[in-house]
Amino acid sequence: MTATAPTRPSFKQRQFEAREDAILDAAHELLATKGYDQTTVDEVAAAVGIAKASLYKHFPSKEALATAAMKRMIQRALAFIDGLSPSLSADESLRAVLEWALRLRLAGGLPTLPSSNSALVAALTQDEAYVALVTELTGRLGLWVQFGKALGKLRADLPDEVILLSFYARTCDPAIDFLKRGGSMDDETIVQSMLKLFFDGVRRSA
Amino acid sequence: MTATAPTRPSFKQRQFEAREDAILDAAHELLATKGYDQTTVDEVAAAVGIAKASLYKHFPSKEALATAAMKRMIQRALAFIDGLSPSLSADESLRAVLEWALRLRLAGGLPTLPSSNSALVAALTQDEAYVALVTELTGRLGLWVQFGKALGKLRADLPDEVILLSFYARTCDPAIDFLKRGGSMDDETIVQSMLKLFFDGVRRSA
DNA sequence: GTCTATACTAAGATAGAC
DNA sequence: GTCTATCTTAGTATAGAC
Repeated sequence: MTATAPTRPSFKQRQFEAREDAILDAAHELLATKGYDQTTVDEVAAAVGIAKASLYKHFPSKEALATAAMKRMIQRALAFIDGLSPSLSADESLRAVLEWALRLRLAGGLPTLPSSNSALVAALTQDEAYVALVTELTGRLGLWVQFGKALGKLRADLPDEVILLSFYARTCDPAIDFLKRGGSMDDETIVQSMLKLFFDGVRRSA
Repeated sequence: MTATAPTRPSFKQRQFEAREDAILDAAHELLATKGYDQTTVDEVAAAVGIAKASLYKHFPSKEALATAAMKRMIQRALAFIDGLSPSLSADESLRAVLEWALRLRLAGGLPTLPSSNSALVAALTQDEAYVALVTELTGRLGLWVQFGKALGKLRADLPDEVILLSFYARTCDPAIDFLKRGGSMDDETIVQSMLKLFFDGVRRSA
């Protein structure tokens, strides 16, 4: 090896990754705000401040870009879960994750996991890495659901599937956006209301 | 008046309206299945079995077509509400309407009230007739929410706004589609699960 | 690897004959 | 009022110079 041989990621390499991160940040925000269909590649490029063609050097297609952003999102969720105190009970853990997701969403930072009829869904389900991440996340949440039921904290008369899918659905509930847009409630009140709703429902317990 | 003067809607007139209804039916189904953005005017025309240009003689734009379908939908909801037994209590009425909407959705017959970031929303909120219908519907549901609270049937610590918007959101909950696609639950089980979820939450009452 | 300029395509909308 | 054929635009993607 010569003296000039770099032993670390080169300068250019780091710059490249920084740029890529900036692109993902912009895509992330636009996806969260406008959704996949309404977001154009031009907008993303403009938000980053680069030309569209440059963006395509980093990501081969709009679908690939969105998929990358979604993967990063799920990794963050997994990281948050890893950081949770192990002393929390199953239902407390679920609540903590939902609370985190709701806050993130209200801050404009959660690209809505796509509802079933978006063009993005097809691309995502074909991306093995994405599917693996979702499987990982669902596995962890699913364990909590099972534990929660076993400990008598969660209703046993609801299928695990229902609880899990509804958990996901609450993170992209359109009611949140309308409440925020209405402007009559602050973020904290919205979060607490949605948590109450998910865990206790609208009916007053006797 | 001559002997040939029609005293009723003419034949052609009735045929025209029948055609228009057929167009709305097709649009309705496609909107429910694929959503506004993913539905093309070509598809609607093909489903009816007419040329696209003919469709445009009936509706001046895709937005106008979708708006008309949505208005018809809300009118049906109002009609269903009118037909409800007055002896039902407020919370029972809310449950009945939600149950009706969920069944309709599972049968593929409920165009998802648009989540906040669809191109359709802008068009809808500018259509006075549509806004009036939504106001009417929200008014009736809102009364039930107030009564339900007053009678101690609904939780008083949730703002009316939250209950109402979540009610709407449950009719287009993506969890429903995923559960149906999963195939492991029949429609009736899905409906009952979603009702339980909305009214009682996931937490087991002590 | 970034840019400007352009090709390609899908989809909303219209023209004009009948 | 229905059709076939066409216009137009918006948006994904690429070519080619630097």
